[in-house]
Amino acid sequence: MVEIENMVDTLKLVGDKCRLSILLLLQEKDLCVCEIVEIMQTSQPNISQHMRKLKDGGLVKETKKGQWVYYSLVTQDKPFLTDLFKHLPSQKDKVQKLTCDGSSCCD
Amino acid sequence: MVEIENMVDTLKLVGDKCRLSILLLLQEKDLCVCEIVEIMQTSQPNISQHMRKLKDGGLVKETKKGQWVYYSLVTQDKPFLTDLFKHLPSQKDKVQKLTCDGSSCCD
DNA sequence: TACGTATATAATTAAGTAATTATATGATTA
DNA sequence: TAATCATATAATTACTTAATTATATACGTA
Repeated sequence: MVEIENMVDTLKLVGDKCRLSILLLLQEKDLCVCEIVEIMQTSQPNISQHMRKLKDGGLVKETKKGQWVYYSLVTQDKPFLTDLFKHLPSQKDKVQKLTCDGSSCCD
Repeated sequence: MVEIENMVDTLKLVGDKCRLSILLLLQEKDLCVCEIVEIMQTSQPNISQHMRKLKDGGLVKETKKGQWVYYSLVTQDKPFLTDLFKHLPSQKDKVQKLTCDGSSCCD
């Protein structure tokens, strides 16, 4: 059971197209900021601020690998989010199209 | 499967303490505006505007009975909402405490 | 028909939020 | 050590949204 206030806080975070998309992407694979920027087609500071909100809300965690920061989902404690994601389309194709995947950057 | 944009629109509606509470209340029982105002402890215009948003978003529908307007949940087409509500505490007690229930008003 | 009650709408205010631009930090490499 | 790359932070701007106040509509009843 979740308190209404806590649920609302999380829903506010997820009720944003950019952030919801990012969470779906992270379901497929941990991603670094530059990869998310590439997929989401927006500026780096914009993504950076969204990631901070998601981190503050406990929805993602970061892992530093050299100069890169990888983000991964933290949803064990929020099963209702996993339930929610099941109703949304897979973002696998977008992750696969990454030009920097396994080559020049983030590796 | 739900489009991200549609999901985001609904999550914005539900990501508000007042509106989420109202939806939970409506799970227990159809309610008229004055009952919702009594439970939510806020002004009638405030509730009225929230109800309009919920109606515009297709989350509730209204039924006029004399001078009263009853609202009821419309969630058949949004199973992810029902899933979500399962994680939240029942509001049965609040509906039962209504002073106007079955007596003076709304009946 | 006049009045009271339930609800809606409009206008305003205040607060919150997303995106941009500019700058800073911190790690890596030449 | 200087330059570069990845990311974060700060400041600003524009936009959106919740709540309030005041007013309107619509139904029911004396």
